[in-house]
Amino acid sequence: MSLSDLFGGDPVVLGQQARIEPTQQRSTARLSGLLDAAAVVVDEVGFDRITTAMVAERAGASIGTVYRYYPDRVAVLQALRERAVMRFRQRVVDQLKTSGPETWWDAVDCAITAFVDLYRSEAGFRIVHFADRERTPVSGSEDLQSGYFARQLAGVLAEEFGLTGGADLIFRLEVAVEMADSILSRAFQTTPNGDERFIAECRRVMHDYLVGYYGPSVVAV
Amino acid sequence: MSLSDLFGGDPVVLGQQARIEPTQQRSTARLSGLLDAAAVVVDEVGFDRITTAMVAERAGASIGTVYRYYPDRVAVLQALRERAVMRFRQRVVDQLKTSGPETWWDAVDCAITAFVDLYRSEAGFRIVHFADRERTPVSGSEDLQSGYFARQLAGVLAEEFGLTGGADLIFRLEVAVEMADSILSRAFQTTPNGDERFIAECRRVMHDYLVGYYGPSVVAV
DNA sequence: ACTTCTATGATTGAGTTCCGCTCGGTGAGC
DNA sequence: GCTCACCGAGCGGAACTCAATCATAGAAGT
Repeated sequence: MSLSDLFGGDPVVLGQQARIEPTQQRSTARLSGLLDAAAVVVDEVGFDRITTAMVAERAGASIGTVYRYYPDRVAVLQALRERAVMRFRQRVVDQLKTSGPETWWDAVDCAITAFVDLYRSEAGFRIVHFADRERTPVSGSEDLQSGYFARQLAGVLAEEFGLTGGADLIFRLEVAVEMADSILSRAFQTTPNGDERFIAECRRVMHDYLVGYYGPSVVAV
Repeated sequence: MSLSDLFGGDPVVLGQQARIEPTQQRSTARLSGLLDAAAVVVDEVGFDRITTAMVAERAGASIGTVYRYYPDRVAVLQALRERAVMRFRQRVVDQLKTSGPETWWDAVDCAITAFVDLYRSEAGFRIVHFADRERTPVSGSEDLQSGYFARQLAGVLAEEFGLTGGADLIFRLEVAVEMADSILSRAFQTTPNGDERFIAECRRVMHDYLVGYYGPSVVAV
C-alpha cells in the first residue's frame, strides 16, 4: 500500500462539485482560474460576503461561466475547499516521500508542517477549517471530513510504522485532527503568518496526546 | 473577586449587536423572541439558508421589526451567538456555585458539562462553534472570543485554587478552550445528543493537558 | 387616584435595491 | 458545421428601507 494510494490516487482532481466535466483544454484552466479567484475573494471579503459576481469578475469571466461549472454559490466554496484539502494531502505525501520519516511522529509532524505552510502560502486556505461546520454534508464528499483523513493517516501509520489499534487508532487520530485543526486555525486568526506559540503548542499537544497511546520509540518498518 | 464578577456581571445582556437599545417593556421580549426564532430556524435550515423573512415570521413579527434591531442578517446570527455564549457562562457560574468544586479539575469539568448540556437543550447552540471562524471580528465583541473566556477562567482558577502562571495560564487555557470546543462540536456533528465517546475523550484530553502543567492535587483555598 | 393627552418608541409591509441564477444567442475549438 | 465554451441581459427572490400607523409611558390636568 503506497502513500499516494492512501491519500487518494488522483492528486489534484478538480471539478468534482462541478456541473459538467470539462472536455476542452481551456476549460480546465477556467475552472482552476475560477477557484483561484474565489480563494482571493474569500481572503478579501470573507465567506458570507462573497458573491458569484465578484468571483466572475476577478477571474475575468462572466457570471454565466461560473454557473456553467458550479450549480450554486456554495458549490464554488465546496470546490475550493475540496481543492485545498487535495493540495494539503498531496503536500503531505510529497514531504513524506522526500523527508523519509523514521518514526510515526516524524510523519505526524510532517502533516502539521504541511498544513502551516499551506495556510501561509495558499490563498483562501482558511476555508479548510470553515466548511465542515455547515450541515448538509453533500453525498459523495465524505472523504473531505476529518474522519476520512484520519482513516487514511491511520493506514499510513499502521503500514509504515506498525502502529496497531484499528478502529481505536482511527478514532484517536480523528480527535487529533480536530484538535490540530482548531489550534492551528487559532494561530492564524489574528496573525497572518501564524502565531508561532500556538503552532509550537499544537505540536506539543499532538505529540503528548499520541505518545500517551503509542509510545515514542516506534520507528519505520 | 466573585464568580459572577469574573464571568461578566450582567448575566444575560441582549442587544449588544442591536441598532438601538430597547426602552419599552415589550421590545426586550421582541428581541429575545427574535433570537428564539432565529435559533429554531438555524436548527431547521442551517446557517446559509436562514432568511430574515423566516426569522420574522417565526417570531410573529414583520420584516421591518427585524431590521429595527439588527443592521443586517449576519448581525442576527452574531447576536444569537452572543446570547448563547452568555448563557453558557451563566450556566458555568451557576453550576460552580451549587456544586462547590474542590479542585481546579472539578471546575473545568463543570464547564465541559455545562457546554454539553446546552448543546443538548438549547436550540441553535451549534452557532457558538460556528461564528468565530468568520473574519470581521466586530469591535466591542472581543469578549466573545475564546481568549476572553480563557482570561476569565484563568482568574477563577487562580483565585479559587491558587493556580499560578499569569499569561502562561491564560495561553494554555485558550488552547484548552479551542480543543474542547472542536472536540465537543465534533461529538454533536452526527449524533444529536452528542457522541459519548468524543465527550469522554474531550474530558480526558483536557485533564491530561492541564494536569501536565498544574498537577492533580490542587484543591480549593 | 384617575383620566386624558402627547411625545416618542415600536411596528408594519409595500417598495427598492441587490444578488443568485437562467437561458437564448454568439464565438471558439475540433 | 457541429459541439463545447462563453457571454450578459433579464428574472425571481431575498435583503433591506422608510413613511405611515399603532402602542406605551409618563406628564398634565381634574
